[in-house]
Amino acid sequence: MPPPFEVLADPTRRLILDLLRERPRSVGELVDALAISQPRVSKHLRVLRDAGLATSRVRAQSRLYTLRPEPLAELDAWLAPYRRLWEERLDLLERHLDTIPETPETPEPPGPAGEAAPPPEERP
Amino acid sequence: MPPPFEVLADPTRRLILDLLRERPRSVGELVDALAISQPRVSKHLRVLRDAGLATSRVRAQSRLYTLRPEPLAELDAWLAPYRRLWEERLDLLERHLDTIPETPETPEPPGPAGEAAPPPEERP
DNA sequence: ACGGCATATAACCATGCGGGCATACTGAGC
DNA sequence: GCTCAGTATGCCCGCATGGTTATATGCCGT
Repeated sequence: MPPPFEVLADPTRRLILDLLRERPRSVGELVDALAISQPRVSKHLRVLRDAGLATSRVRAQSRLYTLRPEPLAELDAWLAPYRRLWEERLDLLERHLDTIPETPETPEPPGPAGEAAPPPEERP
Repeated sequence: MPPPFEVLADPTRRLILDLLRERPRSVGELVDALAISQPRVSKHLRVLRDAGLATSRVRAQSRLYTLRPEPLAELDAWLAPYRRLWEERLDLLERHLDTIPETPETPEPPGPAGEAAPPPEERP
């Protein structure tokens, strides 16, 4: 019921989903793999179940959690119209890397290495 | 700098992005379109700028905010390995719609209305 | 220089969320 | 039945976050 956006906001939950993507896992396995407390894992699993992103089955004395990827389609649908945009822009960027664009006022370009002079902030 | 997942967790910010996707807008336009307070919009725009999802340019006395979709690629990349999964499953589902699926233990937490037969709860 | 519009920020408040600890529950085996 | 492994939940805390109101800042026209 809660939209998948909120669920994915937590990095731990993304990790859990990544683990469940490989294969179904029990709570204990997740606890070991993530090296975090068991209640913490259980709580995140609750959120994932409520969001329809995971289901649980009773296996022996433990519970097997399985990924249910369908709700992610909603995220994908939202993302779809944006995909073309950044793809186009990456094309353009590659096409003329030498052209120095005007510097918009917004600081922090995604330059991972090219951090040199902090642009004058609006009001420090 | 903050990962786009957290930024997209807020529905208002998703709306703002959707509006900016059509065309660049000033703060005032966003305020009118969303019918929310101006400081609220400004705060969300700050978050979007910090995440690299929007840039601002000074136009006359107002500011033009423009979408910068590149950071969304990270989200898309995370989503990619899941896409195949739900697509496959939708295929299978369509293929035999008549087969009644087994009811896993996972219940419907807040089943308010359209719930017909409550599946066997863990502890009836 | 001044007034006013457009926007950003500060201060403050309320709520929600993630995490830890302790505890209750469930199911299997004895 | 009891016990134990495995898991879920309750309670509490700290903190980040979103919202509001009031105010500061910036830019333009006069």
